[in-house]
Amino acid sequence: MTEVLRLLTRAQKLLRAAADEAMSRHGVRVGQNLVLEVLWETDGLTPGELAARLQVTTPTVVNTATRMEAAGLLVRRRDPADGRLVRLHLTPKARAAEQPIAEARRLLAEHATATLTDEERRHLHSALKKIIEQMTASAPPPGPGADGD
Amino acid sequence: MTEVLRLLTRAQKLLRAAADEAMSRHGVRVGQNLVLEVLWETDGLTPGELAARLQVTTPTVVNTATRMEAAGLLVRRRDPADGRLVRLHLTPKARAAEQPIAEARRLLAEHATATLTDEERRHLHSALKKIIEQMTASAPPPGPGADGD
DNA sequence: CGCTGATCGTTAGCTTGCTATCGATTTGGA
DNA sequence: TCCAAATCGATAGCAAGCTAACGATCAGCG
Repeated sequence: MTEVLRLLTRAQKLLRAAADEAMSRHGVRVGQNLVLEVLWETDGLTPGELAARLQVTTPTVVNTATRMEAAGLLVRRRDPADGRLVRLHLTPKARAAEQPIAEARRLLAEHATATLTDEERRHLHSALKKIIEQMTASAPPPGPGADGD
Repeated sequence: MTEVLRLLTRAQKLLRAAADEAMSRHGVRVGQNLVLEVLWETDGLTPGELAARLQVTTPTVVNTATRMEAAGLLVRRRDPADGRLVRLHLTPKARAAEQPIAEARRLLAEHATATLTDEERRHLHSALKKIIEQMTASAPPPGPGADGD
């Protein structure tokens, strides 16, 4: 029963490692590609907006943005209307990476699910969605009496 | 197509967060529980042996072991026969945590897959196994021409 | 018997996630 | 108008993964 959790963790780890390796060849780390994916679509978002879309915390985006800035992938600009906001803008270098990165991602997904039938893929998709829904819906976790501590 | 990867990542993250929260109530972090699971079964393994079983690198186990030692969950003992080896032994505190942790893990798995039918669970299980097999078998990733750099 | 190479664990340093806290700015009410 | 509260990014510090490099120990060959 708990075996599924183990498999899920293992599969995700393998995929993440493969993705990181593939994207590193284009000067982008696996975490950064998520930021790029959103900014390619909508440039100039704030760290907070990005964090909400990526479903990570703001500090995570801030730190990733700092590394990407150092790597020449984006620049920070203060919002002229609201001094609290910072807007993240992609550089030409980041835009140039769009096609190769998207392609690498597509190839990876294709490779990973190559041995699955279309039906199996649909099943996998819906099962994962159900798990996500279950974990986000009634967020309060199954609390076994942990009081004795 | 690449949607499955996203779902997998998201599901794993939610499960990991829930597991960490549940286990933290018993003084064990999510990464430490993996070490415990192996040592409950076979006490006195070396960091290298543990790393092989957990499919992580040796430094990862060493660092986790250091944190667990600080938390009073295990002790390091040098192997009398081979001075290079270090053997990790659980403390009574770690043994006392076995039942609650195992139970928390079981409850979490049950909760996560509560909305799935038995058939869906089997499908999920086999799909994940296929992905893992595919990613480990022909490890060399799909290399798109990244030469232009 | 001694030295060289292999085999361990450890350390250093990186990425990516988190929470908690701080500082600056903006907004809204007195 | 001005001060308090809210909002936002940045920072500090932790967990858990990784690679690379280091140091100690063992084994085997000369």
